[in-house]
Amino acid sequence: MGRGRSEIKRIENPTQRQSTFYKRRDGLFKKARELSVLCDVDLLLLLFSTSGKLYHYLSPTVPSVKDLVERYEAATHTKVWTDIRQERHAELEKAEQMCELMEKELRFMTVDDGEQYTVPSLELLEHNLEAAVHKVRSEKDRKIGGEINYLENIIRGRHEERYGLCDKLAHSQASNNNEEGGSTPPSSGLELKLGGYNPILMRRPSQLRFRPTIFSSST
Amino acid sequence: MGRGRSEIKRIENPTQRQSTFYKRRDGLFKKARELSVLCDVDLLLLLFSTSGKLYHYLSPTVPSVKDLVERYEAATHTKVWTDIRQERHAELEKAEQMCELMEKELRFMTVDDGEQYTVPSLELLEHNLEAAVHKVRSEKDRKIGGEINYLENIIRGRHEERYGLCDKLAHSQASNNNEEGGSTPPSSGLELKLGGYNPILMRRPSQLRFRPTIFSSST
DNA sequence: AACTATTTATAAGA
DNA sequence: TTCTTATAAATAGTT
Repeated sequence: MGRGRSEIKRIENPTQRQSTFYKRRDGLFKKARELSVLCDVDLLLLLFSTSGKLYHYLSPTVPSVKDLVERYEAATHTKVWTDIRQERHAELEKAEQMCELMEKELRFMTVDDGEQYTVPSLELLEHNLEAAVHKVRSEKDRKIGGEINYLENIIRGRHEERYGLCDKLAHSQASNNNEEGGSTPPSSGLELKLGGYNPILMRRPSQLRFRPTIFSSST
Repeated sequence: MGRGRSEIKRIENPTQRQSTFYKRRDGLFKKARELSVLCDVDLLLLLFSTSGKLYHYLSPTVPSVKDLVERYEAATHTKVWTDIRQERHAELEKAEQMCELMEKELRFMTVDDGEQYTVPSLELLEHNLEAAVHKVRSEKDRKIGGEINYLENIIRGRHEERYGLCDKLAHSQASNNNEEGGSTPPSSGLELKLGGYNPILMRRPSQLRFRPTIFSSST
């Protein structure tokens, strides 16, 4: 229409392009509106001009853009968001299941009164707990033993220090008369961490390493 | 255009509406294509006919529908999906954090070799485990006691049954001579579940009831 | 923006 | 659906 032109290709003259844009944009939106009303169809027209300005039209019969795009996804099986959402959902379900399982096991381990135990399960639990107690005791003994060794080493070190100093003194004789200088206690090594409730250090597991032992997932 | 009509309102005649739909749909898509090419704009035209059929056009300059819709969201600040996604993500994070915490506690409870214990933490653990063992033992005793009572009751019941039968026999005398009919053992009640490893029944907690006791969330 | 000469779209009919 | 055609609409070029 109009006087001339028929070729559809990008208009290089910016002024002309802008003018054409206005006219055709209005025409397009008018036609979109007319079609949606006349023929009762749901449509979305989304448009960004080169300058980044947004123009859009949505049929009055459609509740939202989201709605129509979801129908589009369903129709094309593109499922751009649906996929992501479902994936997330599955992840969450898995995590929650894991939580539940662990919670069960923890409740079991800590002998929750609300738990419904059977005699065999109680026997198993008793066995496990006893094994754990033994392990804890030996670990504790090992640790305490280690600390005693550490103490002993320090004491030995102090002795050597003292004797070394005596040797030095004997060898070098006089030069200066500092007899009590050697007994300065290097108390830096003596603060044993025996009573220091330092928070138990944990490495962050990138993947959960826990596998339920007493309860197993039935699914 | 065409011979007549100017009013834009829904066409009631289905045949006519369908015909008009075809023509105007083609026209609309043609115009959309022309505009996007001539004036170099990004546009999306999404259309569902009344019968649910999808027709769409996307400017060749736009990579995907998702892309354009995201730009639309950014422009309108609708952020429908972004919000949902972030919400889900937060949920997942929370669940995973919980899992981690519980996993730590479980590793602690089961005396994992990889765990880094301090002597005081070992003492606490030892104490807790011993308390648990005691609880388990008393619970087991209670359960076993209950089962013995159950057994005794059944035996008592059998006695009564037998004596009742003798009474009956003594009272009614003859009439028919079935002496061994009364001694049919009702073995139904005798299968004790003492050794039956029936899976421990759990109620499903809609909300996790676990609160970490040893490790506490530092965030 | 507004004005037209023209082209294009399309309503009605086949 | 598709074609034809009379006619209404859209719009290119111009002012």
